[in-house]
Amino acid sequence: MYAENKLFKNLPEQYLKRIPFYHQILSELALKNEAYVSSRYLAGFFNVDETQIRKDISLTGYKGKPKYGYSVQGLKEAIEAYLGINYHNTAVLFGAGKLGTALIEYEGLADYGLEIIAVFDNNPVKIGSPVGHFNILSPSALPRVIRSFDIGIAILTVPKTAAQEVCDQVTAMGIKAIWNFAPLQLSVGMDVILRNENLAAGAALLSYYLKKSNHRQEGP
Amino acid sequence: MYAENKLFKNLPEQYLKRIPFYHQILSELALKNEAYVSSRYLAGFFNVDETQIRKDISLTGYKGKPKYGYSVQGLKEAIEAYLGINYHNTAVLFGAGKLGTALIEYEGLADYGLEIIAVFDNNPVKIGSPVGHFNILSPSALPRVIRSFDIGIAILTVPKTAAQEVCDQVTAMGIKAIWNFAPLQLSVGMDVILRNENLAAGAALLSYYLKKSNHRQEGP
DNA sequence: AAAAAATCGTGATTTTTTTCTCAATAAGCG
DNA sequence: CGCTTATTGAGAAAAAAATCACGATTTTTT
Repeated sequence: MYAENKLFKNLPEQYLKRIPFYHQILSELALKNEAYVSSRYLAGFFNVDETQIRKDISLTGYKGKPKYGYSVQGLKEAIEAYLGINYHNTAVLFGAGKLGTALIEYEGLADYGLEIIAVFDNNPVKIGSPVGHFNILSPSALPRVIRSFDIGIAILTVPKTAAQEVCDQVTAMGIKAIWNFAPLQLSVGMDVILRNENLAAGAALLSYYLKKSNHRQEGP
Repeated sequence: MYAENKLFKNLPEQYLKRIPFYHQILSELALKNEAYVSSRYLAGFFNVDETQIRKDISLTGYKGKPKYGYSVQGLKEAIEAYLGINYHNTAVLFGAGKLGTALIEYEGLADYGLEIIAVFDNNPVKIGSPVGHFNILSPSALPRVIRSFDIGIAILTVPKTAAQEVCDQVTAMGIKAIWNFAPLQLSVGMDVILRNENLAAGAALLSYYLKKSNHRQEGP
């Protein structure tokens, strides 16, 4: 969840985190052939003031049109340019379990310019068998794949006991970004971009809010 | 990602978001039989000062021990009490696709007190077949299950075309919290707690950081 | 028993993020 | 064409979050 990397500390983190959500909303509007969208409409999806939306958008450099709002298509493209998701990013995925398979088949990744090039697993039983439109490869093929396809990202959906070892392997081969789904905190060098997803964190926060709202109903 | 609910606006959102991660780290330390942990050690996992960690922890009311730090077990339990994850929360899961199956088998949820009670899917072909240790149920069984088991949470792993409809159904039956994995923004009443996961947002941010770090290497 | 060391807890300060306010702009309309 | 309206953009103000600074507390060492 947190990029442990101080390199990029000087940009508005909170703003940045909202931007992919704008893109998601804009994609939906584009499908409905909406031409314009206002900051007020976008603010409706978040707990923030509409001014904040305009500040976020100004980060990308895109300009709106008074009285109309922002061009859905124009803003969508501006966000794509800003986030670099019109760039093509290549990834390998490690760990062909249920979560790995879910990611392989997840429609959303392609929308964000992320292409999974190959899938690896340590389990000899799985190697060679198909998952999505891939055949699962042995880790021994990893150096060749990384070199041939100029892979930038490794997605880790391995069990947490294996995660640090796989992380070390891929960073040693020059991978510059790790997207970690295993529920533990990996340690990586300062030059590696690390992003941790913690699915259970979502469960924990829901639990907290539920508890709070129950107390509201009972208490004063 | 954002709870659209203003009810709880008066607590430190950013602090709260870090707390589940502390719990994750503490669980690892507990496995290693570590007795104490310092705020400095915890700060090493985040981009924040160690003082901030102490502020976060003080939210839970737990007190550390000068010179030693915090008791791993004690703090872990305090966080569990604070988040309500020692409470037992019950959920139904909608959409027995790859992602749904991954969640059903995800070890972490039980750690956070979330028990999935039943799994539903609209697809007649799937109904009756097993997934994990569940049999997939028809949505027609939903009212009975919700009443019998006092279900609080609905987990939505359905395709985005179906998500709003399912959301409306379950909230009409009294579900008070929605954990949405479909890549769209749902609309819900003010009394429903909504948490959106956007897996692709992680991809978008990685892409952004990768682009930035490439520019660093090329530019001044 | 006193001194040193490590670490917490918290008030003060700084920085970041969000909201408030309002002038400027473009569109629609009489 | 000028008036009205909706909406942006941006500077000022407020609120929230993070860091700094330091006293308090406990353990270890001498």
